[in-house]
Amino acid sequence: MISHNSCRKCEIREQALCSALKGHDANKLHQISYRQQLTKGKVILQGHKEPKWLAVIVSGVVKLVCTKCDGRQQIVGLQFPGDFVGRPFGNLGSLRVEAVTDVSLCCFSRQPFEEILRAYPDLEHSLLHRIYDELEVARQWIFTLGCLPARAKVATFLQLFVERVHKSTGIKNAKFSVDRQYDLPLSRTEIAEFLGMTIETVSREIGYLKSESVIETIGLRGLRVQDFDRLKALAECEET
Amino acid sequence: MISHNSCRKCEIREQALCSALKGHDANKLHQISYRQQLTKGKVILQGHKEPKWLAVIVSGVVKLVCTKCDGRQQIVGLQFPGDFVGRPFGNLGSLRVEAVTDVSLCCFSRQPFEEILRAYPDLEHSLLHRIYDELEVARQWIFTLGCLPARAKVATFLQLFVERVHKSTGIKNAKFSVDRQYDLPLSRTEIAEFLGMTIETVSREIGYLKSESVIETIGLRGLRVQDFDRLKALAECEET
DNA sequence: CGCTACATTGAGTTACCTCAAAAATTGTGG
DNA sequence: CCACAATTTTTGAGGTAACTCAATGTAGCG
Repeated sequence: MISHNSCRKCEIREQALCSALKGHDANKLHQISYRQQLTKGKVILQGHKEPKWLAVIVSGVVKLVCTKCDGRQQIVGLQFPGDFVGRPFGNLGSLRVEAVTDVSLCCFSRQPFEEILRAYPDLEHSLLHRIYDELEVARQWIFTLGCLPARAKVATFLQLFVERVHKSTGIKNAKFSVDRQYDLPLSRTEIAEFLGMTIETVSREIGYLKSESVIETIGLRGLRVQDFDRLKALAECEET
Repeated sequence: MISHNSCRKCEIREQALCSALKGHDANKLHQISYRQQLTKGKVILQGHKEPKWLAVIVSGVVKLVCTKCDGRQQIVGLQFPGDFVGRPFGNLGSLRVEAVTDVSLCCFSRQPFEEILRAYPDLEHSLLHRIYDELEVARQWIFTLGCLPARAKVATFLQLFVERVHKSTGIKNAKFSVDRQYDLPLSRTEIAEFLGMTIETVSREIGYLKSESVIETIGLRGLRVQDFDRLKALAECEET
């Protein structure tokens, strides 16, 4: 489903890349943008192919996946509303970008977008900032995967997910509820693929967190954090 | 030790960021640059502090380290000659940058460098490319750490190290020898810190590779790859 | 040549994995 | 609205890869 875009009432205008263009110039991106809705599970971009478009996530969550020949998968990144998807002036390497939930994207046709990037250094400057931030996040995960035991991995995942959601709560229309109750977009399988462990271990560790009243689950996807400080302490390996 | 710089005969001119400035403009960076030699183990940049300068690695190898409160460390990235170190318009977060070997850096004072970046969009554009590449490498490591067993991790490390060295062999003065013999810059401890495993396991896996005649070690740091295809196969988990 | 730092090897333990079964949640058709 | 099927998650028992601790071996340096 494709529809036209109106930046004025855009839910994520403030946090997205596009906000780097001010006043008169703001129109430039608007002219080449269009909205696209994709359902859960749809592949958004496939690495190695030159993509036709790049996009800003308006709503929903997206995962970056590496697939091994034997079928095992590793999620190497998650992206949330306001994040930029795709690599201008290149492709995504061996990555696949996939919708974790239903997503709404604000898409920009590739070539005109690249031209605008070159024409407006402020825009490219802003993109540089974002990519540096993503790099920092990626390195944070390297640390988590390399150093932490299963319990701390799960706690770290939940902690960072919750913090990331709060960052997005300024966003109108955000699906994330308040008062420490959240809608976990990832299945246990996906959490396992992200943390480099098995679904059983993820389940056991979540079970432990529940038994200790650190968190509470509501149905399969509902999550309430009862003791955020404790969660953080577990993420730092400060208790067992 | 600090000395002045002469871009003309720079060993890494072609592969480094500075090559983005052509002709007349090339001088701009030269004017604010100076060489610096640092010995093995020296801390180059400390995260969270606003750095006084940014740099291009001229020779040597550098590691990016996350330190956990309990003293355990994780190496989250390695950088080689031609790579850019530091984050302009920001700081490195919780990272520490440290010399793995003796290193020679071409440093740029922070503020003037940032001004030049803003003044020459081509330069910033080139930096954007590099950071995207680093992000891709970081995600590759997330995959390696999350998905692969110890043997494949070690094989992957050796493979990528060797490939990365070959990428630098165009560089004059490069310390890396030809005919598949290399000088491993990292100690076993550092390899373990990079791969998220113990020094004993690293040692055992390297022992296995030796026993299978995939590699050969010469002294503590010398490495010769006897069967690169086999190494790659092991990195892909295609045999045990 | 001896000292120190680093690397290897060995034995026993453990955290996480694998395989298998039970339970819970969600979706669907009567 | 309820019962049933499909899917996902949880729980259990047993195995194994990688860890820990300890001892031995080897490079490199003064």
